[in-house]
Amino acid sequence: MAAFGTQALQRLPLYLRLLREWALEAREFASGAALAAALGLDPIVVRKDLARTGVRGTPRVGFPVNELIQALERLTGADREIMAVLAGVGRLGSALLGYPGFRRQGLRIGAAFDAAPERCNLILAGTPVFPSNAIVETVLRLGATLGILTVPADRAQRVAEQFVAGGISAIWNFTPAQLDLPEGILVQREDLAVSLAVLLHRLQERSV
Amino acid sequence: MAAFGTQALQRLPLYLRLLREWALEAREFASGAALAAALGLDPIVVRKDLARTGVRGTPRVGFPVNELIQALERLTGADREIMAVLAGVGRLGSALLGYPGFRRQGLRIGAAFDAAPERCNLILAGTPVFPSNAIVETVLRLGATLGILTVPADRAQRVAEQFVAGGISAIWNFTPAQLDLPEGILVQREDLAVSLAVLLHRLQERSV
DNA sequence: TAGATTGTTAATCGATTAACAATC
DNA sequence: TAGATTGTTAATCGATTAACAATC
Repeated sequence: MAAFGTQALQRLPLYLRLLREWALEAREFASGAALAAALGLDPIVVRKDLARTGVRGTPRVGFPVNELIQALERLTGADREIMAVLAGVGRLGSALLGYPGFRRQGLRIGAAFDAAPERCNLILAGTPVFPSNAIVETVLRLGATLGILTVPADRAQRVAEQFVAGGISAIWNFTPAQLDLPEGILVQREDLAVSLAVLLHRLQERSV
Repeated sequence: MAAFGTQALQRLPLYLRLLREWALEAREFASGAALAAALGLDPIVVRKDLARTGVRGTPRVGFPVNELIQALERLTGADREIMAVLAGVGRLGSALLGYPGFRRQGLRIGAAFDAAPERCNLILAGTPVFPSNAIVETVLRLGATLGILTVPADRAQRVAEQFVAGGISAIWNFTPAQLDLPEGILVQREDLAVSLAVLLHRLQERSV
């Protein structure tokens, strides 16, 4: 099993989601060609990706669905549970709390935080919401690994520092803020402005 | 000015956002090194990107901020207004309606739609919300180019088809649904499951 | 047997990285 | 002049694409 680059890695959850559906329909084998057709991808790319999972396929038959699912779950980290916390229970934050797909990927959001007192001490989508001054303590108590950042941009740095003080090792940053954190903290930016720029550029390209 | 690949393109909005801040501080010149340091990027990459904008820099001084901003606005499509509509005013949809950054990128959301009558005929963040059966007509009337899809996954295909019937040419798909649309419709997937998988994989990698 | 599919190797392409010359 | 920064060319790396052999 070889290493996956970022681009190949981004296709794995797509395979996984589709294969799980197929497993529910009791399909035992899936060919690379069938996956490619269903996802609108190039069959050669899919075959290459599947080969790199280490699962062996059978000519004329395809790959065993359950084995593929297991391999993909391992590769995407869905086979182990990650404890996360979320700060900022605004519209975006509560949308994320209510997103059911995360659970299937092994993400457990154990606590949320908000600066506004009226949003605290409730339970949203099964997750208790605490005031911001409880961040460090709660992160420590839960042993959380991942911090999800959906606060206003001007609070992002401060909250991120509290995450780190609580022992978090990765931050999923939904704010446009540029975080300045100690080495070794994994920060993944989730920036809608970036996605939109890519989309607009492509749109412009084709209208030329 | 050369072409930008997807990866380089994703850095342009980061430069643009920072340069706009610097412009407000009346900074006239920005060096690639300074941008790289502020954004945590490799200086070589930044220099290459800036060179490809076509703007000329001056050794020891840097690039003229205003010229860079103009070039980046053109490249990211922020210099022309795109008319968009949004379907699905749930938590995610209303979060997007309230996001102020889109406007600065040239995105104008002229109308929103929802299947629930109690969410219709209101105005959210300046955008009127109409019932779903008004999609085709409204898209036509506005001459909208882009459709933003934040409906539940099982409605995605149907709504996407209505977008297309109204004459939309690109869809920003926030649902996990696989859309089956005519050739020539640009579909950009915005899939949190994909981002999460990348994050979890990286997290796993380093803990090994 | 024939044909579809996997598996592997090579070729192409593009992006990143490195090195260095040019310039203010 | 010295030194920082841009601009350019070459080298490296990785991903995609293509071609074809192996296999059921």
